[in-house]
Amino acid sequence: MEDGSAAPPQQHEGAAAAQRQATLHDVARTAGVSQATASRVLNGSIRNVRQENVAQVLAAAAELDYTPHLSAQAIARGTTNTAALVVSGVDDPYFSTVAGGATQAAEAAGLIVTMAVADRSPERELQIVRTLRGMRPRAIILTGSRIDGTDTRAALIEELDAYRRAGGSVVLISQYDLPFCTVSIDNYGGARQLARELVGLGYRRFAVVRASAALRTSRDRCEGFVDGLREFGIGVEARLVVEAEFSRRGGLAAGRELVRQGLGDTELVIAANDVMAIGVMTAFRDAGLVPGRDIAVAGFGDIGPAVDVVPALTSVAVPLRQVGLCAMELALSNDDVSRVVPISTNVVLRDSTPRR
Amino acid sequence: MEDGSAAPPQQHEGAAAAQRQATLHDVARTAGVSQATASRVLNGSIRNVRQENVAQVLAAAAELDYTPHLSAQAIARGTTNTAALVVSGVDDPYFSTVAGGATQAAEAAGLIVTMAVADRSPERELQIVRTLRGMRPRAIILTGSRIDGTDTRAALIEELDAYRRAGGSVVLISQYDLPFCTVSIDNYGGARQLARELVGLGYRRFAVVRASAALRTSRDRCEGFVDGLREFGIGVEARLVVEAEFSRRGGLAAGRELVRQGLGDTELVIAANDVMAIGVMTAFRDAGLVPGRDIAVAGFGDIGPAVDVVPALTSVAVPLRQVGLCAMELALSNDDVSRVVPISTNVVLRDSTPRR
DNA sequence: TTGAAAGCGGTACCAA
DNA sequence: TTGGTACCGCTTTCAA
Repeated sequence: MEDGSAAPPQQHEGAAAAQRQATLHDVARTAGVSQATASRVLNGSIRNVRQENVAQVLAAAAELDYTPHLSAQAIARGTTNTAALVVSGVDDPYFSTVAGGATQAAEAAGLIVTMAVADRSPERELQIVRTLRGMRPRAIILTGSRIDGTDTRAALIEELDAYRRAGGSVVLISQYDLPFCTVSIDNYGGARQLARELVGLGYRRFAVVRASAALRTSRDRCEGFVDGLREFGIGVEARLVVEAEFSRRGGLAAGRELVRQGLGDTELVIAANDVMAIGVMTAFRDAGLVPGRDIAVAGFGDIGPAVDVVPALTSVAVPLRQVGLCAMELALSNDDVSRVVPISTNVVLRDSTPRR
Repeated sequence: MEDGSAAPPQQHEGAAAAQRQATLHDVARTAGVSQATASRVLNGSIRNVRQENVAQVLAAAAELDYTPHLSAQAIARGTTNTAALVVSGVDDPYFSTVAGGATQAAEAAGLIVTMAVADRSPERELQIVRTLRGMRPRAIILTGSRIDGTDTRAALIEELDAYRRAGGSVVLISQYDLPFCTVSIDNYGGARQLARELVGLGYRRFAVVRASAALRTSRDRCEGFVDGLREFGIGVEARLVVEAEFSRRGGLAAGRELVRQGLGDTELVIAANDVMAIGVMTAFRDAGLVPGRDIAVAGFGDIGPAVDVVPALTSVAVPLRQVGLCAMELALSNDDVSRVVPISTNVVLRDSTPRR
């Protein structure tokens, strides 16, 4: 058909012909200046460039829809504008509130946040940290309960430590048993205080809904609560301690389990977190028990929805958003000291635990 | 241990002596192979490398705690492993659920998610897209209601379009009025159907709590609802249409406002989303009204907490998590067609709207 | 004030 | 199977 001319492959014009992003080089050429000058204009030092060229470069950049390639900048500058956040799950209001705070602080510092979800799997968490490290973020923030007894623990510490040695900063939220900067929520103390106040309201017979003992957060809260009761010589029957998933679903299941096996003369059920407590209340209601009247319920965390349920849930307030903010700020203010910032908690009594 | 090469400058051990990350070059040198070979081993083509060298490189990488520099890879490969997600707010269960789905899909595809919060500000949203574009993500997903009548609209379209021209894929969630791939939630139809079913339950006199008319999502829902009522010849008094923030707080305020001005013989209050509805219920309760008995309430979205409030909230279910999943999958499957994926909604009647 | 050029950490083609 | 080498897009001396 064709004569032997080596026709260049025609582009499919009009189709989604990915027409590569404009580069700094393109801008410079269009503006008729050197790449160095273009770089100067499009970034910090506008001062050392002639007015005329500034305008020229800006115009070219606008015309070509230029966006600096952050990866290229990162590699050239040796530093990124990224902060990484690892959460256990986004759906949980606990984490999403913390994430909100952290994100706000990061954006205030001009950083982009990359977020990953570990789904309470230590293996996944380790893998995530490994990947995230590749982005060379300025900080890595880990939130969610440390899970004890897993052999990934050492690997995680090693990974985080290597990251820190390379200049990154690590901040943990609520996991004060690892050798890193930690925003430490006083789960134990809060739960203990909660126990005291509930006893003060007249409660004597308790049931406990908790997550796996491997979950540090849950364990601390339970221990605090039990120790608080012990101050008054009150114990909790083993059969009234139910273990379930650390989620609303888990609370629901635990509530049903309690109903099934019979609550006896139990007066109050304490759950290891608010979503569990809410699940418990729903289970009770389904069984014809009216929470707050027939049986009291309390949680931990004081997430937003705690006040929307009926009766409003007694809980231990944790300044979640501030925790996130604080963690990010701590991470960004690189004082090398690996300190622990204690966050105190605060019992909030509501209608789910009326005075008896 | 090491060969006695010229003694490297002693590090301040113990102090935060940022000792730069190991590079591929370091690994190659330690393993005694070329950088090219090290690259081959540490990435795809292990096959074309001698067993012995593979081991050597792997060992060196482990010893040096090597992590590939993602930015460098991105720049060399010309493509990243990143997907970007823009939400209106993380604290809202609506968005965090969508974000959960999107994150899951992204991670399943081996991508890292970077998330930014626009806080319902169109200016902020535009700025975010501009920044995010610099990361050269494979996809940008925008979720949250489009806000009409802002002059940033054109700029946003231009920005997204430039991104797409450069090969990126854009997916919008619930904003079907922009010329991009959209996962379109049937807000209008769902609300209309809700109206029909509520009329079917015997309700005739309604109040509406809505967000600003500029918020597309809120507007569509209200229009659907009003049109649904009109089918039965039912109207809504203008004074019973209250506008407030698109949040729980807004709902609370609106509820108080309704109580203040008097509900008259209103039988049911419909809110533009669930968190508003929940706020409204709380306001009513505070005023001594029992939701579900004295006055019915319905929302939209069917977020998780909708079933935890008392009475459980009648709502229109949107498969939020799936919406997020779907959006990300759509974005990643780069068929160039800019299509609209309709997501149907589903009325869920609960105790907050008992049959009259 | 400007531009040339040497990296930054990798990838991938090409010849050996 | 290997190593040499030319980039990738940008920053930043260094001289002019």
